[in-house]
Amino acid sequence: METVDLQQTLSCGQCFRWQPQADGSWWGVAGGRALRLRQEQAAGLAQDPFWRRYFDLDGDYPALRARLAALHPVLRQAIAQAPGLHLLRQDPWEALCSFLLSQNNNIPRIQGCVQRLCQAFGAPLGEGLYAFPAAQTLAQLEEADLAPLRCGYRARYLLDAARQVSSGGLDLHALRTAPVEQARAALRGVCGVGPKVADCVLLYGLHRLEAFPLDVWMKRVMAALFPKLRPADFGPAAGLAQQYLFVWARRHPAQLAL
DNA sequence: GTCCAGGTTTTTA
DNA sequence: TAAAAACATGGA
Repeated sequence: METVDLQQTLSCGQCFRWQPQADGSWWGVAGGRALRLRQEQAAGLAQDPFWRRYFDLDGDYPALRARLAALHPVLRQAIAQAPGLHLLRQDPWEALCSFLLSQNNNIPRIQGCVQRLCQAFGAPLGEGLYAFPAAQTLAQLEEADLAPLRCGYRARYLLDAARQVSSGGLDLHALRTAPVEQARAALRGVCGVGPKVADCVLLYGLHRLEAFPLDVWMKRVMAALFPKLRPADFGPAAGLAQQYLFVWARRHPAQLAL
């Protein structure tokens, strides 16, 4: 089993709750558990069932990379620059909230909004770390209660999502196995969820690797490098290709100018 | 002051 | 139906 690369995996834009520390370690929370570790300890993650699944250590990344690298030279180069990247299996409710907050927003501010959300309404886990608040918790709040998050008009999107999830009207876990178009449509039923956010929840929260979030960066990539391809042309792991290309795009913005 | 940020909703022609 | 404007917030 290959070792996951923490830097490549935790700072590639798929999650917002992991922070690099001055001593080189990473601090984060998932599934109500706090974790602090350095890259040298990453191999040990396989010993813990929860973190083994979260970091997708059973995914066959060598095979996935080989198949994608064969598709296009730039994709091969993008993979070579992040060969230890894994797609995390995040909680779908957390992913839904995180990417609702991401729209028309920048990454540092998204991180801040998520952090304040957890600090205000999540269970304290010690050393300044907090669990992600449950849908049932947020569902009882009013828009004014979310003012401290400074997330602007997106606050009401969080509340709509919380009410649909806590009432059972939207069963996120059922979407793991539903036909992907059906799952996408169900997610679109939440106010503030458009095509891009829906695909982020599918990919990052439900591990539906065929989902291919088309944000402004990926639209530039597709226009500049793959004008004749559609997301589905990248195959069943298109979402992983998307992640390599997203990282590459942000590292090489000049090569996307049209 | 203006522009922009891993978009989406609302309004307008 | 399609294009444009509005949407909160804060840093550059």
